[in-house]
Amino acid sequence: MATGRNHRPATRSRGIPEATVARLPLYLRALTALSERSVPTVSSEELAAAAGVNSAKLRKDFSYLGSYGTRGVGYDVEYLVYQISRELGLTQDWPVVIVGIGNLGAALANYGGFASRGFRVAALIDADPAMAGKPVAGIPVQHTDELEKIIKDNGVSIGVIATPAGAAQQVSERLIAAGVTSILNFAPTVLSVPEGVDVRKVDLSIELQILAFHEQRKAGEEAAASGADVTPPPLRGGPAANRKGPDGDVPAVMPA
Amino acid sequence: MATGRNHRPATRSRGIPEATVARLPLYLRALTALSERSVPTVSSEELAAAAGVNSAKLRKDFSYLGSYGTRGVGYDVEYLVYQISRELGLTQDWPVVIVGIGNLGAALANYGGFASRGFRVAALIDADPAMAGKPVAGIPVQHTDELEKIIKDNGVSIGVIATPAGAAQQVSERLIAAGVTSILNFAPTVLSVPEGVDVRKVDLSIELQILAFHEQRKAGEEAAASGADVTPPPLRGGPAANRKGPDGDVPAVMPA
DNA sequence: TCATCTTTGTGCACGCGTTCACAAAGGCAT
DNA sequence: ATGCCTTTGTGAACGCGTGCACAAAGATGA
Repeated sequence: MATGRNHRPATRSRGIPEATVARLPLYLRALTALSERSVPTVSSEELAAAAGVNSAKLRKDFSYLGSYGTRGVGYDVEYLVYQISRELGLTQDWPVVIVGIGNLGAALANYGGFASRGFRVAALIDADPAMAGKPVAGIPVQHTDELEKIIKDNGVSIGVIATPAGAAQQVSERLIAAGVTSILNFAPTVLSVPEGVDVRKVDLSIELQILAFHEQRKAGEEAAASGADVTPPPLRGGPAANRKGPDGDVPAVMPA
Repeated sequence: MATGRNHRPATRSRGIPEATVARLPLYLRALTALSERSVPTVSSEELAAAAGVNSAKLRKDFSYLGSYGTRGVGYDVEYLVYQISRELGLTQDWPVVIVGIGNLGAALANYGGFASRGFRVAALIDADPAMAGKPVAGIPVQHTDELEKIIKDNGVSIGVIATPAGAAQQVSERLIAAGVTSILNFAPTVLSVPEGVDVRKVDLSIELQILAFHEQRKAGEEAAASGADVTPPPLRGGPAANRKGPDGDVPAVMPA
């Protein structure tokens, strides 16, 4: 069963922990900013502050890449930019396709951060025939029928899914069958993919719900001693009685 | 120093681990789908498969909420939907504002997943005077000058930042000063916020770079015994010599 | 009522990630 | 050349998250 296996597919290969990999882009961004200001070197303390992490963590992260710093001085900005770029595979060009050119897909196509770091939008794909040929962000949208051909012709290995939830699984299967092995999924669904395929998901709704949880907790804490039923009484007072019944008493909270 | 402190602000308060909180929306989504199909109960195994997680993990997650299952039977779908909704704070209405109505902001405003789960777009805010009054997703865009008033009048505590990177920090400060305590940041910057404010970030560029790393590793593994210089020779052969020089030999890889 | 069968809830062990704290390393001034 | 001062690199401890494996609980049927 390869049900919804997310990242953590194989960290042990070259020794760099997954958590570290996830922070490298952060460091790279901070370093690039320093590079543009022609700053020659940074200390772990300064760079950590810029990246919003602990300096010890940063040093340990870098230690996985090798000993690239100079004691008493810090890190050479240009050199580190190069090393991290190489480690992340950003010294080569990554053609990506975006599937689903709705509001979100169009926004992604227009996103500048794409082209800047080695990623190139090779094609935009949509199931709506009316979209076909219409240019978005300067790139003509192609129909889903062309998907396999596009992937193969361009050697695409990274796909971005920005379709409605209902189409995401099927799209992912077609992408994978055509040769894609990494997927960035914006659709609110759990994708089921075979082993060896990496999936990362970006889910607005989930992020908001997590924020809501903390927000509620904050509100509950400051109104601690008030009459509000924060942390309400057990509620399921009896055994397992009332909830097996006609459950008409359970507030039907969720709209959809 | 409150530099870029991300989540993990206070997990210990009510005992629910952060990792569990992050999965609750996933369970909720799967449960809602079951509810719509009028499925009365699910086993941890079934639900775990639908949510793409391990069943033991799911049971442990639920155990933090209380004992809501029935041994030998499973979990009551409706009841669980209610409990998780309540735990996440979704039984109340959360007004949110979106700042920065470019391509992405507009896409977010149009995103249906917003309204469905207790979140309501209270206002759209943009710095461009030309945008003011123009309706996006049926909601008229308001100018940044109104930001503070909007936050206070609507009791907004959650803000979404979809501005360019350069404006994000300042926008976050204004949001926070006006009363916002949770921020979802789409701008590619590290936000510096005071203690007590939660920030979650969604960063397309970072996700792609992480995928690129794994993609590169895959490519390197399968071309293991070939002549390609994957895992290239140490490269910094000498001591710290060449990288302190005029560094003209370091390929200037990063464009911007 | 009692036996059987299913599924939960969780004790336990393990591994990853984070942080502390410090010795080693190197630059720099005298 | 030598000693001081800064900053890295990392050993070690700790805590969180995960997954196994099983006992307890309850439903179901005879």
